[in-house]
Amino acid sequence: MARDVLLLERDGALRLLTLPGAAGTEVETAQPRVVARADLPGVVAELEAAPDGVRWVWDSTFRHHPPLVAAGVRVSRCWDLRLTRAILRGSTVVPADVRAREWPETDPAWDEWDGDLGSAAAISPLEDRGATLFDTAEGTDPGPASGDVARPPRRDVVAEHARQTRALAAVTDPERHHRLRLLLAAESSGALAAVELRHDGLPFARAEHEATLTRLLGPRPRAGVRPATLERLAGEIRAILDAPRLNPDSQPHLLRELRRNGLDVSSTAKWELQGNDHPVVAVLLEYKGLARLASANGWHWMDTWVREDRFRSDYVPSGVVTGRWSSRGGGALSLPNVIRSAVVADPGWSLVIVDAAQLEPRILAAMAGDSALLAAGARGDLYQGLVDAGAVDTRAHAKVGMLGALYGSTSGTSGMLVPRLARAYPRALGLVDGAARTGESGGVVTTWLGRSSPPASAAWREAQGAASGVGAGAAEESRARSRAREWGRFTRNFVVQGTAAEWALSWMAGVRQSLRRLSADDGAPHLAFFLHDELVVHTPDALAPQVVVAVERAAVQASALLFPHLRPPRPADGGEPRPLVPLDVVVARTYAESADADAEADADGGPDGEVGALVVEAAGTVVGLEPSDAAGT
DNA sequence: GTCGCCCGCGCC
DNA sequence: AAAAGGCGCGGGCGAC
Repeated sequence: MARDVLLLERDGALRLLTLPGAAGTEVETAQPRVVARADLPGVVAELEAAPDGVRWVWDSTFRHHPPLVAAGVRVSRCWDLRLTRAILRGSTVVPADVRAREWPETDPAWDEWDGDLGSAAAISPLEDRGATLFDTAEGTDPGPASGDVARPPRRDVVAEHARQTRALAAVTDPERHHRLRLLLAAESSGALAAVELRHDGLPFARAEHEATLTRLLGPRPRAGVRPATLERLAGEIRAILDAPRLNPDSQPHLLRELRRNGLDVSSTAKWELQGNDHPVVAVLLEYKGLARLASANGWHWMDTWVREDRFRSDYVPSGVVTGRWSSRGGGALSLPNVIRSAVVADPGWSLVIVDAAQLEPRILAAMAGDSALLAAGARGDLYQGLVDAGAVDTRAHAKVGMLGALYGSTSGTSGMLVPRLARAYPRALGLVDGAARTGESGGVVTTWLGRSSPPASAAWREAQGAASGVGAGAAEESRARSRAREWGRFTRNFVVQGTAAEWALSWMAGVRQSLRRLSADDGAPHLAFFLHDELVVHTPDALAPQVVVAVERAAVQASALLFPHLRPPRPADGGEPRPLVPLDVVVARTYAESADADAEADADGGPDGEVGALVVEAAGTVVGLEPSDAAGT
């Protein structure tokens, strides 16, 4: 087992404390090794080369990994105490008294661990933050005024490591202990990947993007001027609405003019406009779509976030309470479909684009041990599986019904379908219903691996208490009930979204480790993008087949790590067992060639036909997951 | 002038 | 088909 090496910073000096034995050994017996900051990459590289490797224990990956990566050194494993602390102190898997003792609410150290060291990037988007953090840690540069980065660290790594070790030891149930350790490892590995994703960036062809912008918006205008296409559409809108001075970007003004023209709308939202039979609707929707492109991903966006044919953004592990990542800068996690054709592999390189199909319902099925739902997903398309099983009549209904079950929909077609699913899959639906009830009554829910939801706020609890007291008004009561159901929808979704995020992190960790062992004469493959349940790897052409094998194996491994008790599910009509989470894998030149199975299925008979532009082109290769691949290791 | 809110929409 | 879970971001606009 890899030994733990604690990285300590005191008064600007670095010390390495190698624990003599297995994780958790008392540190007092160890002798610290003082390392000059400039020597750190070399020392790290040397320790990484040790037979069993090491696990770096540090206060934050975002402090220490960027300078190492900039120096060409990438660590294999770490324990990111800031991220794991946030999980452990909230996890109901750790006995409450232990958490209260280790991390008292009044602990003055709390603030020191609370900051987000990734925040500097938002201020200087295209700088390589490696050097900046380096200087900041030395105290030579106060850096941007973004909390942690400006403040010298006072985090006691030794004490925190001991606290977390004790908290883990207090989880005596072996299964829960194992899962929690897995979560901490996956979270920490994700932090390493996040830093590397930022450094490596997503291959992005400026010329291709410019061509798209020019085609859709017209030539680049001077700053502050509407692109030609938008100006033309704005003119049409003004003419149709008989409002010569209308600025279509002004929602209040636009809403007034729409209502004056007889449209019964209460907002300018797209879904509301669509319900109106009026000549302005089509023009306005086109305007809104293109205006969105111009402002969110236009020329200014490209100048800000794309340099040397790489799009770089900050990724923020656990930026979402459920454990999903968020991003900062450039809207990385909402990179729209229309510009994905500009994501282009370097010459001689390919993109391996991988999507974990219908991840959330599959994860729910596994958590709940719902063998009927597992079987429904075992033939590939889970939504079609619901139809084949007779639970619902169409694939579209299966999809909205399942989303309704995961999100807590109560009305409309979606809400109407949920009871049908509940009859067909009582265990799965029972799990999310239970999570909703827990939230409605003010309780905390926890993911499969042990990440707990935040407790309801004091204001929420107060409102619930007041509404149930004597003399509570009807309005007060109804408002409280509504807020209770809101929180129930949050906790309902939390357990599924959070566990899916855990699966995805474990998957990515496996992929990352595999990629580290691959390289060719012309370079090594690297993660280029991570989008909740989707990965893009940028790889030399020659290694693409090996990357495909790696992502498939990692998916099977992730399922085995989270759900070791589950046998690979079999279709209801017999046949070979299939992976719990099948992958859609495409080897392509551009991201636009990704195979969005859902979009394709929708395009078959639905109004989303324009998405058909995304179907795999001849240049792309769709790789099916054959049952034999599931054997993995 | 700057700040923060709201709205709307992109992604999962 | 309908407006339910999680985000980041930009424009408009009112408060300061």
